[in-house]
Amino acid sequence: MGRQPCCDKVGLKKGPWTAEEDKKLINFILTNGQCCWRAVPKLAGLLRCGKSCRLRWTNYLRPDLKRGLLSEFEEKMVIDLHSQLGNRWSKIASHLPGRTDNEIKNHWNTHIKKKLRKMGIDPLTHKPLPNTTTIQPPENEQAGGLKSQPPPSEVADQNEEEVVVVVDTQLQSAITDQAKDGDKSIATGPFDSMEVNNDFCIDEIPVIEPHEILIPCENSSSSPSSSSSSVGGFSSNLLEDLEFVTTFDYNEIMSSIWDDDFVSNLDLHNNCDGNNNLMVEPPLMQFPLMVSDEGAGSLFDFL
DNA sequence: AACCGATTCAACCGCTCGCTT
DNA sequence: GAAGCGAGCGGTTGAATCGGT
Repeated sequence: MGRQPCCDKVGLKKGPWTAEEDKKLINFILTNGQCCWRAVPKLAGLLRCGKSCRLRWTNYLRPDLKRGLLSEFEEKMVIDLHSQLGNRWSKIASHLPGRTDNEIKNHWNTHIKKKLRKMGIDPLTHKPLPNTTTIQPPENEQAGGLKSQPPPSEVADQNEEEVVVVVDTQLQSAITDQAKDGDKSIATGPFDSMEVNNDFCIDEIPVIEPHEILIPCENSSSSPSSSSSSVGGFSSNLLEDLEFVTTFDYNEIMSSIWDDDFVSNLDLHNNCDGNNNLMVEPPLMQFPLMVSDEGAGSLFDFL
């Protein structure tokens, strides 16, 4: 039928997003919610195609994103889910709140693949690699939870499926247990102490309405890995100058993200000193969706 | 300090799927 | 059923960063 290009490429910008573009997109989505992506760039005043906007939002700007490396448990879940679903990254991601398919795909290709090969497991089939010599995983991996593979002589005697099942059932039981008793430890980092719906599915995230955005100002001492290049899902471009700053002017930062009027109305009592200095490290700020937490206040309650 | 290969990850591309007309 | 369209998915790319020499 002859497919129309997703957008008119002429005059459209490509490549990395600037802080200004991020700001426009965030402003637009928070004001209007997610609507027809094709119309977003026009309405938001962006010289990008709708697809690019959607990708930027879902993979980077969405307020409910977790940042930083995947936890050990998340990694195991990915491995288990991959053994069942294959490269269906979005399906895998739907089981990991706050993680995107792109992030998981990248993590799989850069970390997990290597790890599995090291352990003598074929990342594609999740079965022992042929011609596997005795490769012992590092100490911490053995202690971690994934069972190390038996020596090749033993593997050869076993049904390969069984080997896979050993790995899978361990993980599956952990997942099942959590689903059963509502264990919240599935969430890591800023989500740790929060209520997490076990049925949560990224696919089911509704259109984000402004009043649904919460700022917990939660002070977490977790994961140094979360001190990576972004802050609560916002572009590192926006806040890159703030890395390693322990005390900063909250109003100023928010101004760089949102309109001044919007920011001036924020309630800054959470974890803030009398001068509106937020007393947490910027990389620990998170904006989880639909999660109620004591002390968390909706940004938009104050508008 | 400079170079270079390896690694990481944000962004792009092209395709499929599902809905509407 | 065919056509048109928007959204989403998975594979790939390439710039930025890291680490070794």
